[in-house]
Amino acid sequence: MKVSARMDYAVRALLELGYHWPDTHPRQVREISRKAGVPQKFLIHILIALKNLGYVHSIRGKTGGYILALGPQDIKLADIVKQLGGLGSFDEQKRKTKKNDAVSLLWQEIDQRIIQTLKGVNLEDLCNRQRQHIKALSYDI
Amino acid sequence: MKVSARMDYAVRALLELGYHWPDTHPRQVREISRKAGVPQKFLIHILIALKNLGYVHSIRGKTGGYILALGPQDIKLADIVKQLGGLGSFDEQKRKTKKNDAVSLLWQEIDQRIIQTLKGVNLEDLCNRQRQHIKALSYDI
DNA sequence: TACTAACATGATTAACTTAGTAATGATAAT
DNA sequence: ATTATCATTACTAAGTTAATCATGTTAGTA
Repeated sequence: MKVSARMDYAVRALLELGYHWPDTHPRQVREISRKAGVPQKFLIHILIALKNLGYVHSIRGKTGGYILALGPQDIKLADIVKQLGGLGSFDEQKRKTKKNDAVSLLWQEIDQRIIQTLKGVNLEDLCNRQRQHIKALSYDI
Repeated sequence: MKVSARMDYAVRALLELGYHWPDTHPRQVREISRKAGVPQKFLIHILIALKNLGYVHSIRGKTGGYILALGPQDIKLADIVKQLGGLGSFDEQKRKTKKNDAVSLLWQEIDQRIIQTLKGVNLEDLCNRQRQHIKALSYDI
């Protein structure tokens, strides 16, 4: 599957914001950019998109930054992917092939499978996984 | 999920060749193009790719055309997708983000899920589904 | 043999998407 | 006022995709 940089970056930004929840200090774009490894000028646009979708709030001015607008448990990856279009979409409209045959049904079936997988993961899960991951790494040293 | 036209067309061409199996009359590009709704000039390249991968044989000359090189039960969609690169691929190489964290692991997990789904379908299944589909449609009239 | 209908191959192209930058503006704390 | 932040719009370079074009090769057949 091809995950766009945009989608990858969006999830990483959310992970950054959710990781220290419920500590809700605003995090600046610059900081998120550095920690998540996302180009700052690009990240701005992604954060604005996430804001418009209601996942984050922004705080302007000198002490500004971004915070989560919802609890991590209420941010489902399936929704993000759907709304951000992060997996591309099987745009059948432009093709001359039939849309109601075994082949198209197969593609739709796979789509459903992906959505099901994503529905099983919310930001809280992802934060927990990341914490476990960091922990496991520290034991390796 | 974004399925490329190339991939969609390839599967449709194979379905066309497998649908009347074990009748192995060569089917011409023109005929496949018409029935499957694939631009002929494009289809040629796709069929050559499928030939190089060993899924079809070509017969040149005046009575030529294409036939399956394997039985439909031996043509697995998972392989085709993998070899034709039809779903894009999560090219992490170019990104600055870490490759060994919870986010990357999630994308890999989804990849695995897709592959599992595709492993469950071979061309024989797809042909059967299509026959069922046609049958069901005819009852609707 | 010459013709013809098929497959073969490499080059090219137009449209689209993606990833990212640039320039400038708005907001709020100090 | 200054400054450090977010906001918005426009732009661009690179890559991908879908498709066509031009030309060559093969083999059946009159």
